[in-house]
Amino acid sequence: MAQKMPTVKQLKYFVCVAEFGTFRGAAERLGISQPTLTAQIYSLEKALQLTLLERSRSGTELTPAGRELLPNARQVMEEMHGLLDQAALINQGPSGTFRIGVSPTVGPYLLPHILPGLHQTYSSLKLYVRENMPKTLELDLLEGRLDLVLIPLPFGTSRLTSEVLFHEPLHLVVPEGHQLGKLKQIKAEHLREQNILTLESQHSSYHRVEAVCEELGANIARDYEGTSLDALRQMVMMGVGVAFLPSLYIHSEIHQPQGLSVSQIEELQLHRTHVLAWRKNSPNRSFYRQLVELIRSLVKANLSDAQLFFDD
Amino acid sequence: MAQKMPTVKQLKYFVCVAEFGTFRGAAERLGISQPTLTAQIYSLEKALQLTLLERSRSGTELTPAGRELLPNARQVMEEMHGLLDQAALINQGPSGTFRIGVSPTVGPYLLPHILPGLHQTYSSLKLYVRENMPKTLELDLLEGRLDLVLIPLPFGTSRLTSEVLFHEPLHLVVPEGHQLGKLKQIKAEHLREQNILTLESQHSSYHRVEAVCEELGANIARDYEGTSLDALRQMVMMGVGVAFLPSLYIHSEIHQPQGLSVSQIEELQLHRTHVLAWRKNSPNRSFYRQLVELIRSLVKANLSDAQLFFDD
DNA sequence: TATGCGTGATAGTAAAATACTATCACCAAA
DNA sequence: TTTGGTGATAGTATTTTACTATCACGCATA
Repeated sequence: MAQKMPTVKQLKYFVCVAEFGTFRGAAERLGISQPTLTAQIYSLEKALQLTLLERSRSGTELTPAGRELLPNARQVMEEMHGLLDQAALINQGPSGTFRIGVSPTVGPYLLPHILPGLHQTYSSLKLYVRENMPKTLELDLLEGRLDLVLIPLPFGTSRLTSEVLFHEPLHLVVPEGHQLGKLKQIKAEHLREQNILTLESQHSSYHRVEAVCEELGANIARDYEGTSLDALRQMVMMGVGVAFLPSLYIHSEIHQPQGLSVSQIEELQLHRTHVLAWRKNSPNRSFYRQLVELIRSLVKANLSDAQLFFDD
Repeated sequence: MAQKMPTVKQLKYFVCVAEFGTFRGAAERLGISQPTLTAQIYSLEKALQLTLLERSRSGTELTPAGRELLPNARQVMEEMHGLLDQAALINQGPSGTFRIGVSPTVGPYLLPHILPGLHQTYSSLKLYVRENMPKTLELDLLEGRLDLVLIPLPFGTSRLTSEVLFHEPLHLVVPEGHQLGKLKQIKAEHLREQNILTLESQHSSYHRVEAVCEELGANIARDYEGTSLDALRQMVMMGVGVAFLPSLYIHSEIHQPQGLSVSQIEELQLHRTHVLAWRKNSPNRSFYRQLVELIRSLVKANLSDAQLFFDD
């Protein structure tokens, strides 16, 4: 026997009659006609199979059953208002948990510099940060497991969209005492026959590095592919080869380059480009574009000494 | 800007889509058509001014806002089910707080004998007992401050209705050593010129006693009207006069009549009639009639030695 | 490349629910 | 007897809910 479910509006009507004590008075307060109120209370009573109110000429009284259910009715209304309040809060500004995927070669060295600013601007914003390989992150975003990803190019399928955050130079790192470290200015040709250490092939952003070095006659040390930037750095220090490390990593991890020499090959302009990406039809895309602007300005402000550069 | 309030049904739809992940699947589970579901979710989103779900060809995902509000939606539904459960409980049997007024000359001596039985039969029944003068109780019932009253006759206005519970004899109580206490059988004529103590005039049930005694030539001690049965008893013991005390009082309070002699004047048949009364249009009147039957049988069972008598 | 399939959205229509105005029924007080 | 205040009833209009049919889109498969 499926009864109609009462509506919150009916409960509101019930509470109002209970408080006011007459149908006419309550109807006036509610801004509806008295017969409407009568009908809705009847409907409620029918749904519950209970008589909630005792009608008399001098007004209306709660029955014992009505008295028992009045707190329940109030509770339902309160919860509904809780939901409405929460919705209004979200409407004021982004709220809720946004799941963001970051590449391990950039996330740890970037987020500490922008998260405080993000929280300051959007105080109700919760970020659930997940680190993974860029290709995996891309798939997670595509299949809805993530809302955003912050990764280096290359990237992209047609159902995703992205905005450039900033460009991050890749610096040549050689061991202390290495011949390249003694040069005032390193030229592209100096890379010929050098052993170039690189990240394993999942890190697509390093593919351009490899291509450029191969063109210059350098050797890509495929037997020694690093699994992280730290691994690359260790191998350089051990003399296995030389490597290109990102600005943010150097800025974050290599304050005093002990055992290492860092330099830039101006003519090559090796760099990575980092983007924030989301699904094209994401309802929050407008907010995400704001996020891009905010991240850019936070990076400019907090990482001005990291040699990053921007599009504008 | 008055937005429409979401309905619990809409919230239920939202939760189901969130759980199922496609509109079509959820619609099927809910037993409605998919366009109905689409329309209702849109209506909900419009009411909240939020996009709760991200639609795609492969299904539907919660937005961060949707994720934030999902627990709220569930909570509203839970509270509504709490109300429905409570209503179902009340439907199974009377539940809630019934406010019953009792006369001080009967309540304390009767209720201990029937309340356990009442609670055993109606476990969810709560009785709020209030003692007061019968006239006051009658008015409280009339004006909806009480649901029931248990009082001795006389009683009644046309908007109230009552059922007889039982009849309670009034016994003559005289001090030890009094001449009437030595008689094997007291006759009506023995009352002539006796000083009859009575309750103050608010206790209407004593008016008949007064009238009968006056007809027999006894003196109603109006200067010594008792405010309670205990007061009457004390005055009798002090030799101020004699009094008629109800059976229940004697049964309850006078186990060994020390200092007192109790007897019955058969030819007078003095007694009080106790009724349970309620408003004629009370929605629970059917239940109250059941209550009458139950009280009667409890009285019969638990107060068989109190010399009460019944109508059937 | 064409086709099929699964998704949610749209359009038109019917049914149900909500809401109104007008009036009735009842009863207590003046 | 009349008046006034109460809730209920009746008829009608409006709004909302719900349906069927179909469209739009895009991916996978042959």
